[in-house]
Amino acid sequence: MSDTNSFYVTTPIFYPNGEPHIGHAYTDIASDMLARYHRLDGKDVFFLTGTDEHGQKMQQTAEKEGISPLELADRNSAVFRTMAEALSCSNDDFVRTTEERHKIACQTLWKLVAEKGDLYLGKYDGWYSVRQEGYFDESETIVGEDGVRREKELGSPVEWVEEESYFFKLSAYQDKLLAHYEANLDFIGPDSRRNEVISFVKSGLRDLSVSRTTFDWGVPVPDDDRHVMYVWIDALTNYLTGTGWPQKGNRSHFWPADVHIIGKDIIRFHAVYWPAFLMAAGVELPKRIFAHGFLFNRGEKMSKSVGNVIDPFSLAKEYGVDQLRYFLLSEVPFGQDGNYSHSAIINRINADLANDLGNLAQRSLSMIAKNCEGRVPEAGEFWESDKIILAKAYQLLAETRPAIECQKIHKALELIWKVVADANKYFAGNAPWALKKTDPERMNTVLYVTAELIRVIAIMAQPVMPESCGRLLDLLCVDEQQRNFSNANDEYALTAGSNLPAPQGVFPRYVEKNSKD
RNA sequence: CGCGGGGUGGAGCAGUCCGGUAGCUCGUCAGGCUCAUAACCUGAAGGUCGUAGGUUCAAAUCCUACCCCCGCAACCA
Repeated sequence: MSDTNSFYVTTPIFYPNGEPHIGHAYTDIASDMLARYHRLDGKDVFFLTGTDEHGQKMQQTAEKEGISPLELADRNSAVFRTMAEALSCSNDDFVRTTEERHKIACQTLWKLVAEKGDLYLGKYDGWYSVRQEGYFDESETIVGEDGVRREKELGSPVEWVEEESYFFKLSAYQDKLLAHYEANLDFIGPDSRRNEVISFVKSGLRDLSVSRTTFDWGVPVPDDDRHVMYVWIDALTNYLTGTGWPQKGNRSHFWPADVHIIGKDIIRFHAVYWPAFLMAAGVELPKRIFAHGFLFNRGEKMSKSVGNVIDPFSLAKEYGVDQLRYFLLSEVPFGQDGNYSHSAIINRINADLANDLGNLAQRSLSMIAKNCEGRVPEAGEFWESDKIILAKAYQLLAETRPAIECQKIHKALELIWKVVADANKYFAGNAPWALKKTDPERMNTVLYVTAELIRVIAIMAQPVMPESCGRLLDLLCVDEQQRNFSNANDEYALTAGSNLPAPQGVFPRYVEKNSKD
């Protein structure tokens, strides 16, 4: 049983048969934001990501390239690992399904399920399209005038294929799953996904083919190495592998996971198959599965054929990692589909980051540098309006927590940026540049309050923009040890008289390189 | 009748469960300020809330029908 002070979050493990795209980046970034938030909130956090390296496609791609599947996996897995780093992801581990620890976990899980009597040897058959690499239901095929049966989608010929396979008795778990959804309303989020899953399960579950004999690039089935495990047992088990399971160790307490962050395309595997496997194996179920939406490039689904695939590395390079993170997390309500485009990114980062937050820091810190000898000014008696706005900032932790609890990342950001907007109004309303001549003491107070607001905002925004907020806090000379959420209150308010470095812009405006584009 | 989500000022969304002055962000326009990253602040314009009926003193919100868009429809990360 995981203790309440720990937090375990996962991303799906990515299939490194191709290049990473923005969808991978999105999942990584969102999961990282949650991990960082909880870490700063004083929790013992474990954040896991990785790569799912087995399967026929990997084997085939490797053959085409004339290398071994493992060589391909090594090479491409490294790209995903680099991506996580390039996106400032703070994952504590990176599971590769080709690792020995993972093989042990998979085979252990398999054996537990087998002992329960929920695996049996059967025959997997259907109309198979070599070109589509997939099976089709008879209703999805049609016999042409030439007597050849083809699938309707692309019209490629299909052949009847029978293959020996182990099956998992998924059908036996229909009621148990429904009962679990019923008893744990937040097991699946958002709600619309839960409804989708429930109606799917209610429509009836078939047993699941969980092994293959047609290729051997996978984890061998215990006591029957003609078979390798098919994708889902292999891939999903990584969440256990990361905790050291089945061994007892210093990560065991993280299971069950607090939340599996996934894309909506794989909700079924996580919300139906995975809990069923775990029930069969007698392992505790994760507490929550949260599916985010898809990102569309100007409303178009990205695809290689359309040629609108943009790799995360170039996005991060073009706009800045923190800017990209901020854009993705603030622009799209987490859980819904969203759009991204060059102009949307520019608008968002210029308006919220450069204009609102960056400029606020710049204008206030510049005044401090010029009028207060570069030291945190001494505040006079606080006015009621000072107290009110400071209180709003100090409340951010309490306000964002419930939003983050249910993965409303965009909501948390909205709350923080409301304070940024208020801070700008406060600054403009108090016009410290005018007070400079009329009431220097009051000017000092206004500047102090503004700087303190920036301190709290920067602390709270760290999960989204770790590097930039770090620099903002550097500008305020906030001790490295005092940047946690527990410091986002008046007890740790800025100390008057502290020397501050010369202010530097943290969020530059994005200026179009050429007017067209 | 397969299941589900959605159609709200130029764009993107909230509000719909628990009917009662239609709200937010961006954009546009006007004014203010000059500390600041041509940023910031204030104000304004702009919507018959997909269509047609119905219930009601009153409907974006409830009921009925219809139109349009988008997911899912099982072994496909």
